[in-house]
Formats: sequence, C-alpha cells, structure tokens
Amino acid sequence: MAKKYWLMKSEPSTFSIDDLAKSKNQTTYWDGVRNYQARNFMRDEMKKGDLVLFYHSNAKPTAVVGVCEVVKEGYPDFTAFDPEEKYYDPKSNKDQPTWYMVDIKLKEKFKKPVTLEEIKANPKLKDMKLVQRGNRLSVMPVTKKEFDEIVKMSKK
DNA sequence: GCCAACGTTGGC
DNA sequence: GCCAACGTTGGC
Repeated sequence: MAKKYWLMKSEPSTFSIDDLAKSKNQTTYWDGVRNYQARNFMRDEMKKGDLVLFYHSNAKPTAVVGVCEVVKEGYPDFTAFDPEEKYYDPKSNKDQPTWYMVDIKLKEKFKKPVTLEEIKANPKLKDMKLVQRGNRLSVMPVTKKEFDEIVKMSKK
C-alpha cells in the first residue's frame, strides 16, 4: 500500500506543534474530532507510516508548521466516553464507538512555517482542499505532489 | 469580534 | 424527508 498524505488542523491555543514537541515520545493521540468525514479518514484510511502536515488554524499566521507520521492506526476516541471530558459524546459507547482517532508522532518542525497566504499564492496548490472555499474539515487528504511542494516551500 | 459557510438537529 | 434554526469553524 502506497503511503498517503494528510493535513490535520489544530488551534495552537488548544494544541500546538510545540505542545507536540514537548509530549512524551513527541507523540499524541488526535482526540476531539467530531466530524464524520474526518472520522472516516482516521478510522478507514490513515495507515501507519502515512505523513501528516500539521496545520495551525485560528493562528497568527495560519500556517503549516511541520510534518508528523501516523504511528497508530484508527482506534476509538476514548475521550468521547468520559462525561468529564471536553469532548464527551453520549452517543458514543465502548461497544460501538462513534468516534475514532489516530496517534501521530512529530517528524519535523518547519524552520519556516508555510503560511496560508503562501499556499494560496502558489498555483501548484490551488486544488488543495485547504484553500477551497468554506472547507472546514479538520482532517483532509493531500496529494504527494502537494505535500512535497509544501515541504519544499518550508526550506526556502 | 465579526460573519460567511457549513454540519447537525429537530419539528412537522 | 424537508428545511429552518442553531451551533461551530476558521479566516480576516
């Protein structure tokens, strides 16, 4: 199976790439996704070894800030089971979990983040879901070409 | 903080 | 099953 490429959004005030860098083994579980499309990607499509662009939304500036690797494939998001949790969802239960997550590990924090502005300005990236109008997916696939282009832009 | 775009909910 | 109302996302 060929490697796939993804983009995952996080608000840095909630969980930033620096938080990930400080995490144990620089690994975290991607909890709190409560959107079915994004859930399906994590449950069904993301595989160990897939690479992920880490994106800061609601940030200054909004930008892709690094690369992560999927280290654990889709499993139930246990934060949905706990009423104390922010992401508690009474619809989900342990027998038939509604929500799934993956574990990701930091591979590289970009020296130079690739801002949304730069992405929009790059004609090679105009088809990215990220820049299409009204896209609110927090987990979305990107093509290898787009992935490589963004990594390249981070080196300039 | 505003607001457009979108997903979800719930009444009918 | 429709669709209005509501809540959330996320760029600005």
